[in-house]
Amino acid sequence: MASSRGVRHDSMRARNLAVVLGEIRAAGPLTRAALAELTGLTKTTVSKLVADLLDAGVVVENGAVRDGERGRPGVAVSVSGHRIATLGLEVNVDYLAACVVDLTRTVRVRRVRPADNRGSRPEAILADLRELAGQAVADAERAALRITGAGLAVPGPVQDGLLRNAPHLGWRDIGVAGQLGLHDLACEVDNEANLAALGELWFGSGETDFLYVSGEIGIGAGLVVDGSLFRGTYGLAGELGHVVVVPDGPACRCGGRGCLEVYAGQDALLGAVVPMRGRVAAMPGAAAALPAASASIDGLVSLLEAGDRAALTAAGQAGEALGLALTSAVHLLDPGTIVLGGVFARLFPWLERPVSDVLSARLRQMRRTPPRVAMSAIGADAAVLGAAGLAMQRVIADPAGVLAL
Amino acid sequence: MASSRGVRHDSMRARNLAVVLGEIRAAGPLTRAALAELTGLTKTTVSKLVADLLDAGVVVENGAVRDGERGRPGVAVSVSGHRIATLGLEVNVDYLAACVVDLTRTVRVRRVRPADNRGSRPEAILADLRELAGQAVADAERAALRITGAGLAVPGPVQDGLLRNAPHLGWRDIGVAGQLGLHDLACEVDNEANLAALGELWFGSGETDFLYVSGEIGIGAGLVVDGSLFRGTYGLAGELGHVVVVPDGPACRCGGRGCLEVYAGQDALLGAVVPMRGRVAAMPGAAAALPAASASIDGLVSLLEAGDRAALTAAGQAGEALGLALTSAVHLLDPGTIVLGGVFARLFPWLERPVSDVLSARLRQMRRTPPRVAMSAIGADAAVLGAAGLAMQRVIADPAGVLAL
DNA sequence: GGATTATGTGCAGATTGTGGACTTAATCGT
DNA sequence: ACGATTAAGTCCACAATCTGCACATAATCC
Repeated sequence: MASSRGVRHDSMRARNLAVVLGEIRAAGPLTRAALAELTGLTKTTVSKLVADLLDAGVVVENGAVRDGERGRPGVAVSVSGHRIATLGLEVNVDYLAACVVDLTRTVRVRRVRPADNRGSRPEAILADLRELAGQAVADAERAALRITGAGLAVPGPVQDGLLRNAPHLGWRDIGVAGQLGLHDLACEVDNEANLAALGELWFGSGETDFLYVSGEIGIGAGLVVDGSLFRGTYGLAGELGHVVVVPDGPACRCGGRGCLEVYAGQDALLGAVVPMRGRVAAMPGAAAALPAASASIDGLVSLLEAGDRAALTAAGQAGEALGLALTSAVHLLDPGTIVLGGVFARLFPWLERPVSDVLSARLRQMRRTPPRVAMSAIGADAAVLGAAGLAMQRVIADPAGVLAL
Repeated sequence: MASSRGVRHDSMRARNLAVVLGEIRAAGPLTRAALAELTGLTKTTVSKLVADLLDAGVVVENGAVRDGERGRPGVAVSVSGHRIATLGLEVNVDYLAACVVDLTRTVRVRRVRPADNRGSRPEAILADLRELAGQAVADAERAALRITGAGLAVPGPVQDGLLRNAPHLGWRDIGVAGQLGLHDLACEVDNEANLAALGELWFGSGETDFLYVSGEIGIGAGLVVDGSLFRGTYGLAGELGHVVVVPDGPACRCGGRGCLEVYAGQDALLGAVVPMRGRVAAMPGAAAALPAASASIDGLVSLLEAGDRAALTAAGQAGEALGLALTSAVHLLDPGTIVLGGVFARLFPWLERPVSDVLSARLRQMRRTPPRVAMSAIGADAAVLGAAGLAMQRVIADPAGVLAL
């Protein structure tokens, strides 16, 4: 219950600018009349606000709408991708990534650099990332884009801008944004799973209510309700990987026992089909250039496609464990649908059945229909895109403040 | 992402009235100058807004503050409990309840009627409740209170005002508010666990971030983050009772297996100490007038106090199961603290240890400190009070609209 | 008792949205 | 082809609300 501030004239206008811009962005090209209808403001006011947005170059008029109706046709306005953009960054265990996204949600620049970041010093990695970011920004500036903010996805929980604990990097309590040092560019840091969920929201299927399940080296999840992310009290919500699946199961690195990650984490998935390692290396299609973890997942997919028994049972068991954890998650979080992302998206064909079966068996009485289980619409880019989108959201939420309107 | 409406002059004023009233209510008696500081509005504006609130009788001046400082002392204003109040109602398995609460959060009327509502027809029960509500309203009107709204707690999930499924009442898809028929009094219906959480928020310890665990006949939970309730996509979040504790455990009435309710629900708690039934009835202290379920919990408490072996192991096992389910809940919901309410509040001395132990053992690596486990500060009234508070929240959030300012 | 400090209010002025009249640009009907 | 009709967008006087400053008020300090 943060002490709420009163509304003054300038904040009223700032809010109305945001409402109009948000509506234009959300509902596609709209005429001023339609905007007046949607926002409850008068045509006069909308005209003035749109004029300001046009001046700032964030929206453009794109010609009269010829809808065959009677009366004067309106002039549709839509967001312009020509001026404003934001930077998305990601540090992950086996790669660094950067992207630039414009106001229309078009990806303008995309740069990925494979790397083995396990146990590396934060300074070194972040210097590499700064360089990558610099290249992406330079690309964007060549396209005459103005970068107004940045977002950064990291593989671990973030609290007050501090990366608390990234077990696979070996980092603890790192002030990532500060060490990254993007001179005068504000950079918001968040968990990879949270940002991937937002990526799915803004760049994916268009759904506004879902639980994004992020299968990376660890397992995380981000819940989106009515288009906004649920973070919990300290920003640590969504740790699906450590939901208890079997109370006296094998020990997990988190100190618990029988966590989901023990059954469906990448180590479990790959460990269950150990002999494949040799086979994969010998297979002609195996991409030798890719880092080890990724290659192994590729190998697992190949084995699954080939109908390998051990691989199929491993996937089936992981799917069942995932279904059990998701049963608890559905009861507690009440998500709209469930979107499987990351590694789970690649394994979707073999996971969908066991997950859905467990969910429907266990939820049948409580809900008329259990949540649908879907595959992520965007691939491995989800988190970087979400990071860029997060920064863009600040522009949408307060165009006046960001653009000095 | 509901299409958001623009801000107009009247909504600006309405918002500022709400901000000022909210601040007065939240931060106790405040002078106009302090309000100006807190809200960011000017003293002039605050003066005008406060004048309107004084006219409406929702706040009162209570004399100059003599703080020993230099300068003219301010006049503190605080909310007035003399004019506005709301009605809270509850249908539960073994009682009906009504209460009237004023703007200062003082309970002005409280009426409880024991009843055995298992499998009863909604019409009959709701007619009884209407009568009880009428009596409470009459009491309030004798005290010159104006009832501006009502809230109703029911023992089951509510969606769009429809009570979906109350297994212990045997009700399904009942439009409770409509059938209750409180002529021109708006009545919002919600889950007992949700409203108990809000009751704890507004009438309890004053914490703003917690997971309220409601141990009634079933087990529910309500998550409060930063002073507001998390409801999930369809309003069904917080079903802690059906979190999976043992994947292949005994069947639960929900269709799943090994749900928390199987291990820590009231039936499990009482069933584990069956032989006591006879003993309880024979005990001199047993309140024979109370309904069966309640008497049994009284009996269990007596046995626990007497050190009965079977009772102690039953409580210990329930506590462990609760700890396991809460481990998953903490990972997914990230609550501030955990508040045990309802039956669990009465059993708190015997549950705290096992619950805390399981939580700290399993969460140690992921969080520096696992959430504190506390006992509900208010007793069995949590849900009715929350229902009244929910209605009161509408007054706070829009005094202009409700009071026709 | 005068200087100082802080509260609360009055009044002119600034900002922003409103409402209706007006202009513009299309379709429809004859 | 041309006027009637309809709807979009703009202009302008007006209204609602907040601001900023001046000023009266009421305490403490010395």
